[in-house]
Amino acid sequence: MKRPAKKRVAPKLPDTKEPGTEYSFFENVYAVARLIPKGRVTSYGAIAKYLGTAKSARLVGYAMNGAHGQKPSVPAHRVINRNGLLTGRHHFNPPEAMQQRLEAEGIKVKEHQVVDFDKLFWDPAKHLGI
DNA sequence: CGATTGACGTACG
DNA sequence: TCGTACGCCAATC
Repeated sequence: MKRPAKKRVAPKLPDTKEPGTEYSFFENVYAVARLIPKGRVTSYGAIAKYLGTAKSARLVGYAMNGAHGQKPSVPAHRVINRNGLLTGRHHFNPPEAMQQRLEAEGIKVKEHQVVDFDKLFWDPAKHLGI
């Protein structure tokens, strides 16, 4: 009953040049990102691993590039690197928005780094019971 | 179809 | 312990 996004299926719809028509690995990433509870954070590698492509953590971040403007709010600010560093903050608009959102959820951020990242870390594979 | 990129991660020095 | 190099997979040009 869990695992809303497991299989790495990529229907790859035709055309797909318009926003909102992303039917691919990206959509899986968005789905998992939206599953991140408020006040929690996860890493690209964790999502990638959950999707089955543990070694493609870069793809997760790459997919997040399309997360901006998505109709369903994709909490990309909850997805950070393995070091707990807000590496993608520069991609936000403004870049400081990422830290602001995290703090708004009760997450402390110091020097672009999540405090107690180890405690706030939310593993989809573990939490969703992969 | 081939080459390049990428919000990472791990290995090696 | 810190810095640098390589690899991974999918998307984009």
